[in-house]
Amino acid sequence: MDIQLKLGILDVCVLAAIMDEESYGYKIIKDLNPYIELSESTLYTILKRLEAGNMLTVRTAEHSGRLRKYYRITEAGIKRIEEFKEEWREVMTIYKFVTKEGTNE
Amino acid sequence: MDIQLKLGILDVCVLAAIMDEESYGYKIIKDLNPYIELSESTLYTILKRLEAGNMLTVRTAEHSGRLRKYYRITEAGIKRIEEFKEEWREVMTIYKFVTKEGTNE
DNA sequence: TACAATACCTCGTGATATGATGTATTATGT
DNA sequence: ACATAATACATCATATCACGAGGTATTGTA
Repeated sequence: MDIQLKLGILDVCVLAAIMDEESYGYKIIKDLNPYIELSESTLYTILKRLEAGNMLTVRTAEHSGRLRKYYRITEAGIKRIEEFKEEWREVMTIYKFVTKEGTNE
Repeated sequence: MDIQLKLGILDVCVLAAIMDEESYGYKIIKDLNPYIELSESTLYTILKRLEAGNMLTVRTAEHSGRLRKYYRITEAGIKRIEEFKEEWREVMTIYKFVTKEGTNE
């Protein structure tokens, strides 16, 4: 997908990926892969940002000899997703504007 | 609207605003205002970018003592809008992912 | 015993949106 | 007549963002 269109929705995608159960970086990438392609560098940047914004909490645990950082969504994170849904209405308005202008010609 | 969500769709919005007939900076802002809020500095940055990408052409003309720069969409610009529509399918897939994860809990 | 997969991280770069700021003219209200 | 708003353009600095390139370390697997 076009890089520009990705912008802004990635954060919410990551939050959605840990909505049902806590997850860790590597798994989040695999889970999101069918929907949206994002690199490790991008993900870890996002996770840091979301953590800084208290959208998720982190705990480190060992899993078969390797360390994993498990991320769990917070109330603020859930609220963020709800906000996203609200904002989506505006996005759809814009989409309709673009497509209407595009076909009436 | 959230700044992050704006990202990426502004270019296409501006193209859509000049789709039917050529327009100028100040008018584009007014026309887009009900749909999306964008400042002058943002718009002129976008117009420069679109011009550099051959998405539109410019002509300068005088209108009641003031200079105006009229922007007209090119074939490449129209193609860009079409591409946007294609990419929108992927965006909707992502949206469904986010909302599905968000409500099933 | 290589190599892939798992699992984490940082840094630099390019792209982007925007507020602040500037310049000039025309229209409008008092 | 004079101030103010509206019209119309522009640049610059800043903050944010996505991502490739690169790094470290362990566990499976061919």
